[in-house]
Amino acid sequence: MPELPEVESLRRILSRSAKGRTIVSAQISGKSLRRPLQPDFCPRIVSRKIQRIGRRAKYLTIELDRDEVALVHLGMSGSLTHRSGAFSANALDAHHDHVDLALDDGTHLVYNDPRRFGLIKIVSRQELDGIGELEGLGPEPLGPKFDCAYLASKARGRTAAVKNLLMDQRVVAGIGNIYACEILFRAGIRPERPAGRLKGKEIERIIAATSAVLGEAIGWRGTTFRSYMDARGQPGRFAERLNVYGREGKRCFRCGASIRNRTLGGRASFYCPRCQK
DNA sequence: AAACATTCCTGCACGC
DNA sequence: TGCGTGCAGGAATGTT
Repeated sequence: MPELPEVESLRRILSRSAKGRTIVSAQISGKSLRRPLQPDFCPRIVSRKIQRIGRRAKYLTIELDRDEVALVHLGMSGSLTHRSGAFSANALDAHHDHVDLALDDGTHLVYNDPRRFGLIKIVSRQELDGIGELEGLGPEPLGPKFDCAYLASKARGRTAAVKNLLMDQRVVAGIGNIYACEILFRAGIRPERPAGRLKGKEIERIIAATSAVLGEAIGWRGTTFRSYMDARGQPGRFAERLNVYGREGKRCFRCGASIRNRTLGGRASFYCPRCQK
């Protein structure tokens, strides 16, 4: 599920519902995620107060008191839901629940991840930007540093497909497969075009398309393609507005041509053969 | 039953 | 030759 718009939607929802709460107890499944959970995870998070919820790329940062931060990445299939106590009386009762945080108002913040490619880690605020996960991430795609000059400098000399460049988290952080496809459709550029051979105007179109597509997707609370649900258990509604992703063989909404799918860097890449050059 | 929204690691080719 | 970099491919895993 989770690219930048989904994580940003999650951040906004949790900022309203979980901010200010104190974690009164924690239960874990004992299974390892991308890596094993820290041995001191539970004692370190219990009694902490949630002061603020932030986001960096696809990472959610749950800022706690005592200068601690819970870093959350949803991987491929993770979700973080805020459940009422009545709905989930017993901790870890659902399949693939891995972390259950009971809050002081009786609600639960539950991390669920069937494929376990995700990550939950507690770090001190000082080491947040220096630790491996966030270190080396490129600029935010909706921030001021992601502009034409920057993208052109990163594309220069590269022979790799432009779609792979957009998905390279060191170049720009937060764009995954769904939004890379949608951004390139909006920009009118084929995903397999070598990044280094894009013209200035095309770079400009990619920059403009990036903020348009991501901004719109956040407005619709992200995309539910298969199973993603937001913190309240609701799907993201941008799925209905996808122009190319998952639409192989269907008509392009703009020109009527049949949408194609070719594999690029091991990932499905959907595009309109007529609208994208 | 093949495909999959994620990251991470390996190995190969190339250039200085 | 040796090193760094860019790039492709595969692994991790459970669900649909």
